[in-house]
Amino acid sequence: MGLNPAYAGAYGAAPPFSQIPYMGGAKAAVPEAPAPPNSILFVQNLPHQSTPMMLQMLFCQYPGFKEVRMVEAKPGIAFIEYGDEMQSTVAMQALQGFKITAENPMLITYAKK
DNA sequence: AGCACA
Repeated sequence: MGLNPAYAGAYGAAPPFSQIPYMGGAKAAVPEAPAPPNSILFVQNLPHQSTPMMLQMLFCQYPGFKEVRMVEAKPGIAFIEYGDEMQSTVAMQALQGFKITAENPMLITYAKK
């Protein structure tokens, strides 16, 4: 009565759920809408030495610019506020991936909360 | 990777 591998799948030896590729990792619908539009932009991948001044120089060129807020607690991210979401969208598209330095292309999304 | 102001 040795262990016959043939019984392994038939009884208790099923693989953990985490290894079963059920849906191949399907998520919610529409990957084209990563974040809901917002008049405030969330900017990340900034060099840690960047200042609100630098961001203002860049973003104030686009219509509707209101203000820039940096998050001191988490270096490398910042918020850019615009008058409305149409204007913030234009600015986001325009400056998306803008290289502040060679290693720091800006990653811009709509702000979360 | 991160999400702050009012």
